[in-house]
Amino acid sequence: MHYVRLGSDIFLAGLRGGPAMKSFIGTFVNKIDAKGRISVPAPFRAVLQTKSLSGVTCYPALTGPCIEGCGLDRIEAMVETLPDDPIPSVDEDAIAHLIFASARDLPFDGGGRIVLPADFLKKADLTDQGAFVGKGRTFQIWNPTALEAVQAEMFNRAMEERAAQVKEKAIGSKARTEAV
Amino acid sequence: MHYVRLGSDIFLAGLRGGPAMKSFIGTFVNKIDAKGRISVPAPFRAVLQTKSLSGVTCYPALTGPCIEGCGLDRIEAMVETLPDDPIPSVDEDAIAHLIFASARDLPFDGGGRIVLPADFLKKADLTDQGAFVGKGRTFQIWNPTALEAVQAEMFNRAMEERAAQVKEKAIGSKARTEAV
DNA sequence: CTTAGTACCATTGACGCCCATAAATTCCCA
DNA sequence: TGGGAATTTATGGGCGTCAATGGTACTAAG
Repeated sequence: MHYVRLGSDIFLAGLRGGPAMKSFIGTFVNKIDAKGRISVPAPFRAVLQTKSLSGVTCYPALTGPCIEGCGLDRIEAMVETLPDDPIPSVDEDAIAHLIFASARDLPFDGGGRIVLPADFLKKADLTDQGAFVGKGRTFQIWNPTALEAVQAEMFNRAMEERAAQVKEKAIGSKARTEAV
Repeated sequence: MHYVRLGSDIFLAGLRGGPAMKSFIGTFVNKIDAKGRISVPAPFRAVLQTKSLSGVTCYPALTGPCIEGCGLDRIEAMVETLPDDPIPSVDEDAIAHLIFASARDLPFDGGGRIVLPADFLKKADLTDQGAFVGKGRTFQIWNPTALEAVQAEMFNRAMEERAAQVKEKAIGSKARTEAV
């Protein structure tokens, strides 16, 4: 049987370090030191490195008490897509203020860390630990405790929704059998 | 050997450049060692290899106490389909949190194993053995004992449903014959 | 002079990577 | 068709590297 060996052969071919990940995936909890420094998870750094970026762009999330981050390229893409109206809509103006104005490009230090500005720490209620949460095109930095609560709530909601679907189906099939 | 061998013709089909096996099929029980490592069944690795993937992406299943896995390509396809909105909808946000955030890309070691993170082991109640269950586009990793129980229950439910259908049909046909 | 911010070095513990082994299956050839 | 050789799979263990983290020196600004 001549399977291509999945180990060293492929790695030697240049795929070392796993597949070139393009999205932010996974959750990683790291420490925040007295200077506000926190290590960006290596897998997230790898995503940014494929874009030749040596830092992350962060801004307060619009959806919850956390900080959102992505590559600088995404911010610039957002600028491109926003219509260049002399009189922007309320939404556009809000986005401009809330994201562009408060966004900051945070460069990595030698060890792959960034320093979180004081207002970011406050916004996300970050003290001694930060949870990096992959969300696909972006990631978020949460207070681990707050994250757990929010995710638990989302999980419960999903379960209820699923339960409702099952019930729906049961009623439907019952109706069908009764119609016979 | 507790390894269900699939027909060699399937393997040969994959080797000769023809259409390779594309779906996760079959059930395989492998050991989990002290480091949390488990061998991914060779047939499953073969599926991933056709996509040039050297790892699997796993996440806690929303449907039961098990871990679900697939190729990274499937996850990134989901990322692509979701709109890149600065203010995502609640549903989109929930998907991101429940899938992307809890997913981990687990690369193969030289022997075709992955290491299961502690939270995954806990979620699926995995200790010394893990059962890989093919589910087509994805597969699941179960505690073998729990899997057996769930499958037995599913079988019983299917039988009951069938019995109910037979009964309904009998009543229906009786009603029709009496009406004649 | 003090303080804040930044860049650079140093440690260590986990984990990625490799080797080795044994069982088992497939292949090949008599 | 049968038996032996060669792969291949699954699994155990050791070692080296890198990521995460703490600390220090340097620069600039108040």
